[in-house]
Amino acid sequence: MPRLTDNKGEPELYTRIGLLRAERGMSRKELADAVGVHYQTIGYLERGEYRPSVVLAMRIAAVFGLPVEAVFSLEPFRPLSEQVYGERKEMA
Amino acid sequence: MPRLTDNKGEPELYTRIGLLRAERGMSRKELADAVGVHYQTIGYLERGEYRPSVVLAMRIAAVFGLPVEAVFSLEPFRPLSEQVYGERKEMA
DNA sequence: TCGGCATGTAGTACATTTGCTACATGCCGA
DNA sequence: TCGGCATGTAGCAAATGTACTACATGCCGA
Repeated sequence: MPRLTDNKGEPELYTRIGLLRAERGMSRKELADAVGVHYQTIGYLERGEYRPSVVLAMRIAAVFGLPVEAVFSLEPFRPLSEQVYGERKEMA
Repeated sequence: MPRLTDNKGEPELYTRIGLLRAERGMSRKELADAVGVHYQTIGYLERGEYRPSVVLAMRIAAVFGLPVEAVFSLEPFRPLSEQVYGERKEMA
């Protein structure tokens, strides 16, 4: 199944579902049950094969206790580690 | 076209698109052009006949310069006037 | 009054999302 | 080793989002 892209071949939607799930030690099935969808649907979303409805997106964000923008983005995400510790070109 | 509801007859999604458009004096066509959809699609969303994809929801929120949660909600919105001026049971 | 704009309704067509089933792989613990 | 869990791939079927066209109404300004 191909990844969804715009007319320039860039993905139209980026997601952190897999990352947030991993941080919380949550399986796809657990997340799926928490939001009320099939566990395969979570897989499709993580792989970028589906773009969820805003209802599903908000339910997922609610499970993580985060705003939608923290879970989904129209622009590529910067690594959370960079945002937390800052981006350093050189190590001292 | 019926309004989309859950199994209890309650809408699953609430939107402030119409309100935000009115505040900004923007027509449906203008908003539609700004986000790149058909102007009827905006009408469907305002009337609660469609639930948008998260991509469309984020584009709309971006036009208004607001987070997705300010434009769409799984719970009914409180009037903005109340949030701004506070809710008063009695007028002095 | 006439014209245009904004909006609502209706209907068709197509793409995508979602549900679901089945099967394969890999990892890990009993 | 065996079994279960998590994940990936591959279908198919059903629901729904989106595009688009056409027509009606109401309002407002020239």
